[in-house]
Order: sequence, then C-alpha cells, then structure tokens
Amino acid sequence: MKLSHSEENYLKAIFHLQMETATVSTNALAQELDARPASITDMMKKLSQKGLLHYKPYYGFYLSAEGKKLAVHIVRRHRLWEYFLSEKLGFSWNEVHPVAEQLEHIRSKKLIDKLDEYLNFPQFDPHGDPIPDGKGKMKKGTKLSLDQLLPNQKAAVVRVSNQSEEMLELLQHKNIGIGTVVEVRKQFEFDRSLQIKIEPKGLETISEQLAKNIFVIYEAVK
Amino acid sequence: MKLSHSEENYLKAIFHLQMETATVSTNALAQELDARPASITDMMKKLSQKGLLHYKPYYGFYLSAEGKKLAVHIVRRHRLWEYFLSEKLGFSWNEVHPVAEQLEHIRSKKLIDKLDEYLNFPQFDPHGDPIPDGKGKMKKGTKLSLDQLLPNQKAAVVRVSNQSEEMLELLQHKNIGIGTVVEVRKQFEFDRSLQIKIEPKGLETISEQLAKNIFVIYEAVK
DNA sequence: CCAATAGTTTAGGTTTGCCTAAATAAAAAT
DNA sequence: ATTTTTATTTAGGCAAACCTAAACTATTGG
Repeated sequence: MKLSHSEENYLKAIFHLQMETATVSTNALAQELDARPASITDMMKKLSQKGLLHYKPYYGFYLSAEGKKLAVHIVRRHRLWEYFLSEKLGFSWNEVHPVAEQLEHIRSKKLIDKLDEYLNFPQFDPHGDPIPDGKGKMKKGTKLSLDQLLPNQKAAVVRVSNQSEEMLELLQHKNIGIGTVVEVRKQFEFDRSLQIKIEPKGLETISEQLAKNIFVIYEAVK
Repeated sequence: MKLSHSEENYLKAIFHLQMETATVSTNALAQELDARPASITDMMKKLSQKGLLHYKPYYGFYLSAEGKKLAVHIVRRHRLWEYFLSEKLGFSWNEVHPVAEQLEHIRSKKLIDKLDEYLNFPQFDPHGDPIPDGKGKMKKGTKLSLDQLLPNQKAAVVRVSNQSEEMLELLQHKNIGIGTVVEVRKQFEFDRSLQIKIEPKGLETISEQLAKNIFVIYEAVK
C-alpha cells in the first residue's frame, strides 16, 4: 500500500490523538493538522475506504490494525531522522521536528533500515520518545528529569533541555550523551547534588542544576 | 522563491539537457521527464512567468541566471545525498540515484549546510560528478579509468565500478576510497600493472584489472 | 421535550500537475 | 513552392487536496 504524503500525515496525526482518546473527532484532527473540518471528512472517507481506519459519520474514527501498522512505521521514520539530525548533524532537539516532518515521507525501505543500522538502533529520539523498531515494537518507559529519578534505578538519557555551549561542554566532559545509561547513587542534602553511575565508565557528581536539564527514561517494571 | 517538487524536477532536467544543447526543446524535455509534451508547455509558461527561464513558443527555452542558480542548488542537494547514501549508509553507487531523487527536495538550508560539513565537503559524488559548493561553484575535470590516467598526473578517485566484497576488501587494504588522491608512477609492460602513489601514504602496485574498475578525475589545466 | 448550539458532512469551487485530442506552426521532402 | 511530416501549443478534462458556505446531526440546557 503506497500512501501520499498527505495520507501519511493524517495517519500519524490520528495515531497521536489516539493516545489520548480511543476515538478521534473531526474537529480534534482538524485542529491537529491545522485544516478545516470539511477537509478531514474528505480524507476520512478515502482512508476508511482503503481500510486504514474505522469511520462512522458523526461518531468519529480510529485506526484499523493495518492503519496502525502504517502509522507506527511513519513514526519510526520520523524519530530516526530526528535522532540523525540531532546526533550526527548537530541540530538542537528543538530544531529537528520540522525537518524530520519532511524526511519521514521518503519512500525507501532500504534507506530506513540502513539508517537505523548506521545510528546503531537507537531506542529514543531527542525528545525522549521511543523509536519503534523494524517490527513496530517500541520501548515503553517513564520520562522524567534526572533529579527526580529514584536511586538505584537504571535509566537512559533521552534529551538535554538546554543547548548552551557551556552545558554541552560539561556533558561531553562527563561522557553523557543521548542513550547513555545512568543511575543515581546518592543525593547530597546540602546542595542537592547527585552522585551518579555512568555506564560504562564510572562515578560522577553533578549539580542539581545540571540534573534538572537532563531527561531520562526508565523501563516500566514488567 | 519556493518551488514545488515538480518545478524543481523541471529545472534540474533542463539544466542537464543544457549541457548538451544550449537551447532545449519541448520534446527533449518531455522524454527526459517521461511526460507528455503538453505538460511541458504548461510548466514552461509557469516557469518563464516566474523568471526562471527564457521561453519563446516553438523555439525552445533555456534557464535564466536565477533559474540556473536554483538548478545548481538542486544538483548540489542531489549529489550530497548520493554521497551520503554511498559513503555513510553503504549503498552501492548504482542504488543511490532514486533515493537521492526524493531527498533532494527536502527544504532546509541548515540541513544541507550541516550535511555538507558532516560529509567533509566532498567534491564528487559516487558517479564521479562534481558537487557544487554552497556558492554553486564546482570542480571541472576529466573523468577516466585509472589505467588511462597519464603518468605523473594527480587525480582524485570518484567511483569504483564494481561493488564486490572482494574488490572492496582490496581497496580498503590499499587505502583507496572516494576522494583519495592518486598518481600513476609507472606502468609495467609485462602485465600492464601500475605502480601508483597514494596520498598521503605511499606507493602501491595494482593490477590492470583493478585499475580499470577505479575511476578518477583530474583537474583541467587552467 | 424541544430549541439552541456545537460538531460534522455535503455541495460546489480552486489550484497544481498531469493527461488526450485537436489545432497550428515549423521543418523536411518532393 | 507546395505538400507532408514532425514538433509544439491550445483546449478541455481529471484527480488530489485543499477551501467556504450551507445543510444537517447530535448534544445539551431550559
């Protein structure tokens, strides 16, 4: 099934809205896509006819299994590109979205597979959102800033919220980057600084200020 | 000036055809773009109205200065992506074109600048065609296989025509890759093998068979 | 319960980028 | 120099993806 850019955008938007509400309304989607409700209705007819979503007029719609599968693949492409832009080309995490929005529509399975491999199969994008793997599976986790992480809980760095030269320098010195696995060992009451374990190296102490700017994800307990 | 994907494709195609003939005909462009002549006429009206080309009905057309500038930038994007796909993602040189055809339309100056920097400002794509720099300048040169290169003439490797594991292994062993500067020192009559100088390392001897599969460009004498 | 309002769909229009078929201009052949 | 052939343009249409305005449902509040 080959989709137009527009159809892909619709699927992705519905996918995101479905995280909140099981069934999505015309107006909600119109707002999400910055389009008029009438345009949404047009597209819903088309997509439901293609079997990508269930649509009952006046009652909203939600993705079919097929539609969801396609949506997840689009999300995968989007987040892989975000990771690429951030990690390889040095974009800051707040600049990646609009460009990834375009890159996600490039049609080439080989491109995405090779890119994934080249990036070393990252599991989270620069915003801390999970990247689905080739089969559509993605890590579930809880996102919070490092100063909120419970002690002795392993977590992966997914984003740094401040992009100043000074902070990046400090992070580089301490060998902390996206994907780095960390664990809080101790919190010192006096200045709320943290002693953390950084894999694979060793221990470091970081200030509360820094910790608040580092976001991590830890895996939900199974 | 922002162009649609289609408009960009037209400009690029005209640019390429202009290498052969100063003025391009409707039919030639229709063939190049695999479209009907009537569609070409439609687009020529639009592009000439935008000032991107000079068009006299029944007499063909050619790019204006503005149109040429835009075309060169599209070519730049295309070739940078080809280089990326080949060098970073491990695509073979004959697979890169269709994917680059899509990637070239991504709109983001920053993306291209960063990509160029990330790739270390390459001057030739995997087909041996020159990549325009940010200002539109590109190296002019003559392309031939290494066994045809005149002795003591420095040249840059731009492509290897065979992609077998065995050959890539050999090339890697001899430290020859795209961009490597080489120079023929001596040709042995017996088996037509070549002694070549490889920068920055040193001398190597390569078989005629290998030399025929390595393509180089040398700068035209000024 | 029924009217007002909020949400959704239908009807009809626009632009872009294509197409076919017919008309017209230029080039080639007799 | 006509006629024939080839090349190009015009005219009219179509599909995708939007839009506005009008019509229609569903919900909600009195």
